[in-house]
Amino acid sequence: MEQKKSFTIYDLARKLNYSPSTISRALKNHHSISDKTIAIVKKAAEEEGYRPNILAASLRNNQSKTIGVLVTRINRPFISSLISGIENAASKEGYNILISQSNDVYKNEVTSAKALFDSRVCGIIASLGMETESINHFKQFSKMNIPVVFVDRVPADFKSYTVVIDNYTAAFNATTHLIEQGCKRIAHFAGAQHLNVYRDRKKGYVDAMVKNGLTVDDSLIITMKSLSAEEGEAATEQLMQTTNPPDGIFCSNDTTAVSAILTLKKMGIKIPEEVAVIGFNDDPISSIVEPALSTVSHPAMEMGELCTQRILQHVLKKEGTPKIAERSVLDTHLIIRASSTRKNT
Amino acid sequence: MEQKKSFTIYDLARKLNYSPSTISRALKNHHSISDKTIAIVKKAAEEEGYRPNILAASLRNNQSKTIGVLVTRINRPFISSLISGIENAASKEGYNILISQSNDVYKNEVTSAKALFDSRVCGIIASLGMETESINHFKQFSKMNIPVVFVDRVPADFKSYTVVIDNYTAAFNATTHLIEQGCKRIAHFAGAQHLNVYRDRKKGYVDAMVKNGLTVDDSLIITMKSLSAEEGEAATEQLMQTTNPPDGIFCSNDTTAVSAILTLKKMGIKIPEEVAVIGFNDDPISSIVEPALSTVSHPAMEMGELCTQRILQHVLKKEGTPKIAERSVLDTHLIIRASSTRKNT
DNA sequence: GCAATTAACGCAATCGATTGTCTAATTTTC
DNA sequence: GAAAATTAGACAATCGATTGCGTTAATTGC
Repeated sequence: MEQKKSFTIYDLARKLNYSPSTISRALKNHHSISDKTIAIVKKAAEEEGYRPNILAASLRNNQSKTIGVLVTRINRPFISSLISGIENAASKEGYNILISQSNDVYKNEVTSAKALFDSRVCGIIASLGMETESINHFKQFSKMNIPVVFVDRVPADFKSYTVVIDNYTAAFNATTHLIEQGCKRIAHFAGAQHLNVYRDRKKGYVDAMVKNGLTVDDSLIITMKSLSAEEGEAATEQLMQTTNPPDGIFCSNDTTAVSAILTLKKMGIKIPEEVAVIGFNDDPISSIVEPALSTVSHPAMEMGELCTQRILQHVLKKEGTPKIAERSVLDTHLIIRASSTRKNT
Repeated sequence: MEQKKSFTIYDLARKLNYSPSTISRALKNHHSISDKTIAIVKKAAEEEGYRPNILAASLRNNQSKTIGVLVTRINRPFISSLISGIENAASKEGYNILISQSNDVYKNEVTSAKALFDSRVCGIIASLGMETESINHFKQFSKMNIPVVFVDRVPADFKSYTVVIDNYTAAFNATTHLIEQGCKRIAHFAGAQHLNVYRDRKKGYVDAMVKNGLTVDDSLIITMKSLSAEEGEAATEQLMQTTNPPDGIFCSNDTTAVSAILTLKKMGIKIPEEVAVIGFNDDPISSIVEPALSTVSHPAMEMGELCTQRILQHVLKKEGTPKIAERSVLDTHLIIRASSTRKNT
């Protein structure tokens, strides 16, 4: 079924006996068009239900008011809140967002990046996938001076805007908190180490241990591929069946942390008395699980809004230095709940 | 900062001494272009990093390969999974998705609909906001023969595709389940009654009660504005403080159901022995709360995929009857967990 | 061997909005 | 009152890809 042809400024021009250029200018209150004409044109436009064709305008202006968003999975708490923030800030300024998800598959990420590029987005906001190690697929944007904002999972060496949290400090604080609660043998559920977020969290954990004079036992550091509930369960079981099990676990996300709690309970192990647990993200489930999970809050919405601001800043900047390497680090804070609060401290 | 001008088929034409039309045709393997030329063109396109300008193509073809998605809030489990499904099915066919959220504000919904229309989406998938009663803002799409798919929260009287679940039956079954578990006085947390989903859920509840010879006590039906956790808590407290409190609650969503569970526990009321609870949606929190929440599963991803299929079906249909009123009803099923499983039955 | 096909490609219009430049009419200036 | 300045709007090119139609050259048919 083909779409019907739409009512254009040419139709309006013919109807009102003006030239298309006058119509175009009248609709945007150009100073060289008289108030009377502007009124006539707008009235007719309204009556005829005229709607501008963004495609035509974008083509002509060589820039769309569309921001591309490339994420791993839309239906994850952090990501969906991030997108929500992006959208709120964008729509407020009359920008649209085009979304693509990679499902954590590298090939999809490359394809999506191409698709977004072809759609001539005015900027792109991306969070890298688990498999992503090369980021050549983002160079096409930079080459065209299209701003790239990496958020959360960011590459190490790419000239772009970045919006992140201080994973190192957050992890350091989370681990320190466990130590303060009396934990001596703390395990860590780590994520893929080529990703900054998981690398930094591990580093924060290790440094907090060292700084507090605790031994970093490599057998207590379980590196997981996708930090899924299944992996969390398996790791917990494995750890607790050793002769010298941990008395605390710092998990790189809430999914594995909740999974650890459920598994520990199933094994009859008391939380936080025998094993204290802390997660990362503050997903909705973290406050529902029992005992409630201590975790690190992510200002997901604000991060999204900031990403959009970075894009708009760049796009709207008429002149000035093309400063394209701004790094924004947002605050996190520890949310201490029952899973790490020992009664005896 | 302006974007650099891109490499076009004209540049390619100049470089290879062909006409732009030949380049265009070669790139899509048109039969009237020799294999040799096609090879030359494609090789050069690859080397020069040529990327098609979707805007130009869409303008010329008077149809974009972009699907508009209009929802209330992106960061809600059901919605984000729905979008994920939409995106997966769309990207598989080379379509993009443009997303807009209304935050449940009617005015935003109208504005977003306009924006999506102006972007010349080839179809639109929408789930209505809490405030939405008039749906005139969708008529512009129908007028242009742009397919509209309403999903989940759908209007009663609009000629469009709809993708829904059978809320009535699901609610009927959920309520019947509570009755089978021995509940006699079942309360219902209802949502805004101008929305089909909540109206049907209430109707299913009422009919199940009646069919089983139980009294429908209006004081046990609490209608909420947004079915938030706060409303759930308040309603639960209110209900349980009456002289004749309910022994079961069927909630229109999981948020209020989990809230009810937490509140009941705080009040020292045993679940499910004293009050059995069942929710709706199967959000992640429902399986984490204790006791685990019985609920109704929503095939969110599949619904999204189906929405996309409806759009594509319509768009790709060259001829044939413009059958624009297909209704798809997807299966739900009861997930029975501890919150409604009485030991003594 | 010559007309009729077919193959391979170019020309130019088109999609709808934008904008630099130009023209005509009106007003201002002194 | 004539030149200068301003106002109001028209013309036409442009963005990049697509496509109906036309053209040339090569091939086929009999």
